[in-house]
Amino acid sequence: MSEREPKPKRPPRAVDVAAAAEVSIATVSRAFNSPEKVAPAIRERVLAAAKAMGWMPHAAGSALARRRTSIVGAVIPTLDNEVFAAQVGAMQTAFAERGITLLLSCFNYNRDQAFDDVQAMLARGVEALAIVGEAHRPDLFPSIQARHVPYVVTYSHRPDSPHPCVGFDNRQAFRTITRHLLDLGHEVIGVIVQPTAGNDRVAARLDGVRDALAERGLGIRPQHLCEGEWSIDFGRQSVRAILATEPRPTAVICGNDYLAVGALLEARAMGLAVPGDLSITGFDDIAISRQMDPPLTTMHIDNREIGRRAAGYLLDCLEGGTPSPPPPLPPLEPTLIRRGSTAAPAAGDVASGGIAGQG
Amino acid sequence: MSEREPKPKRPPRAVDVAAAAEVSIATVSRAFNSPEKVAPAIRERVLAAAKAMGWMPHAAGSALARRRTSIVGAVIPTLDNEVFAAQVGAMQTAFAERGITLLLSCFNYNRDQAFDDVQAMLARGVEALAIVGEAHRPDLFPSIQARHVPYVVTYSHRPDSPHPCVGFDNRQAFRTITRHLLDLGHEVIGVIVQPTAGNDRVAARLDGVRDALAERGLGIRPQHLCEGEWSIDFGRQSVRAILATEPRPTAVICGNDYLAVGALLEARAMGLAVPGDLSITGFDDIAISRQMDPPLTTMHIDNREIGRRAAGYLLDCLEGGTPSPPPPLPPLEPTLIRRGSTAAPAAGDVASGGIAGQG
DNA sequence: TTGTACGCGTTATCAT
DNA sequence: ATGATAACGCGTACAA
Repeated sequence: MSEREPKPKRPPRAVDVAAAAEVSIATVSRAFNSPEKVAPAIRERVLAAAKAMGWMPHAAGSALARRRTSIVGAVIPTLDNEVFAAQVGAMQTAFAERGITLLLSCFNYNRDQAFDDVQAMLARGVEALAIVGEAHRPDLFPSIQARHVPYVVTYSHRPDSPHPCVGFDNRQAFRTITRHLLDLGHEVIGVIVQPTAGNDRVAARLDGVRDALAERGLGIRPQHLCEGEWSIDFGRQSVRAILATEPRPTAVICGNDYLAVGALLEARAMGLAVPGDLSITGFDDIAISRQMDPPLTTMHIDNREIGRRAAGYLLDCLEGGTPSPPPPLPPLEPTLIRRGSTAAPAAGDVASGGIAGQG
Repeated sequence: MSEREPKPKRPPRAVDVAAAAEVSIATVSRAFNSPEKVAPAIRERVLAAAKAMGWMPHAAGSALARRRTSIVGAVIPTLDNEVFAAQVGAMQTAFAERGITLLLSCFNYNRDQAFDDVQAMLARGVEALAIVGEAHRPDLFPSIQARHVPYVVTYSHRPDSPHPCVGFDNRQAFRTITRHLLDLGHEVIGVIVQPTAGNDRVAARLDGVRDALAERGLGIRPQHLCEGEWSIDFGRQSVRAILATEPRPTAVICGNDYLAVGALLEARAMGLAVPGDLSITGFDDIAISRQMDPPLTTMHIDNREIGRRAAGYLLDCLEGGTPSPPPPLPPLEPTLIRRGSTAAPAAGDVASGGIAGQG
């Protein structure tokens, strides 16, 4: 056996660097965390030694001593929706700039999963949490508050929410888009939405549609409402179902762009003209929407901005220290993007739909 | 001042639970980590006390004592591409089942970013790493190996790669899809790809196209090759540019489905028939591809399976212990999905393209 | 079965 | 400016 290191298996520790640089372990720590407090010559020596043996402070020990983990968590339904992927991407970027690591949970619209994931995150010592939506298990937010962990609810912004939230008013947004169709002259309108159960955003959207319809004395007929998974395929089958009913809608409002893309594709496949025979609206303004033929009328949501604001708010909480009460967050303003998929209904259709009122 | 707890700010620790349950701190730990080693009655008492004060083992302390962090890292280019989002989602699920937390890095096709992210992950004590692609900074993999951290390269599978990888042979896959077009009778073929710089997968794909063309004595003419960001818009502008050249291609091969979707939409917008006037192929089989009109011929990649396999491999490394050399990983087989966007070229077009050979 | 005591790797306080 | 040393919160030999 030669003299060379028998098993360098174990990663180097601060003491090893200290020995190599012939300084104390405290100096090693300082050289990394407050370089200005150590003499340049020594600092160089330490840094060189560290680089030579590939040492870097181990986060676990560091977190313990510092009492800061520099970890925050993001809790979203799924990465399969471009909307949440964009939010997470923006948050990650914002946090990375401050040396904070983002922990991700995809709960797949399952409340228990979301709860468990949050507990795991708390155990990991997350210093803050961003959570999509507020329709969660009743014990979720209390479990976070009990630990005094700051949090935000994203993608939603009820005026009277008990939680700090960064997002927009889903209900108001759907009032806007519904009025757009009403102003064009539509009176019989179909609606395709995601499951409302356990999804506060979708419920709010549906309420918004009802609000706007009620203003004109109209309502949603049961046969004109389809509720199911947000997928292009569900959009397709739903529009087919809705168009088979009487009175036949001249427009369809979709709960998001995936559904609307499906509705648009299927309507065209059925030989219908869009918007001539049927107007279609979406929500979110995902990448594909403006590429469709005709391009989709939808509400644009700046999801990267939501991510940035959520991160900014949480960073304020962390850096502002405990005393300062978090500043209030203004809602984002979704903007109606009028594109080719909506227009006035054909004359005959309007007449036949004149008695669309339902309640 | 009443007698109630002055400042319960600090989260409870194991000692607090121990005191409440009137046991030692060791028993608290055991009650959570090896329940069978503690008497049922005591166990209940401990668990109850813990639940009452909302205690759970703090990961940092636990990691330090155990010398295991139960964290692994995933390094991908971006979440904006459905392909990587699916991989990450699958990995996260697989790891979560084993109580392992997934740390995510999106390096945005920036090698330095990838390197820095990996260093940060190593500092966090990741026990394993999954990394998309192998075209990284030359010091990336050595820095991982130096720490004896097991890793896999995903989304790629060169037969002679020095790294364990889970993916498919990009070159072979593009040979297949190119031959598909050649067999249909196409001889003048345009190519639209992502940037090859710093992206081994794309370079391999381009090589695959060249391989298949060369088999028939053909090549890619410079004016028929567009390289740029993978986006629907770049697909659109590229197909327009390519179709303005002579000889005019009868088919276009795209480096991924986003580009192909753009090419398809633009070709139709230009009034061309697809596949009548132009055949188009994609790659990945993203969700929108089969929805297009005509649906896109593409190669199907099971990205969730890639994620699962990568996770499975890394779990084997972790649980198998140090001695066992990791088992070899077979490549996945992408499958050609023939849909409506490809067909034989029109007779006239074939004739005019007879001299497509270039070298 | 339960308790004692030490170690995990780093940071921070306090001398020097 | 630098060094010694006590936390930080938990797991686990080892002893009882």
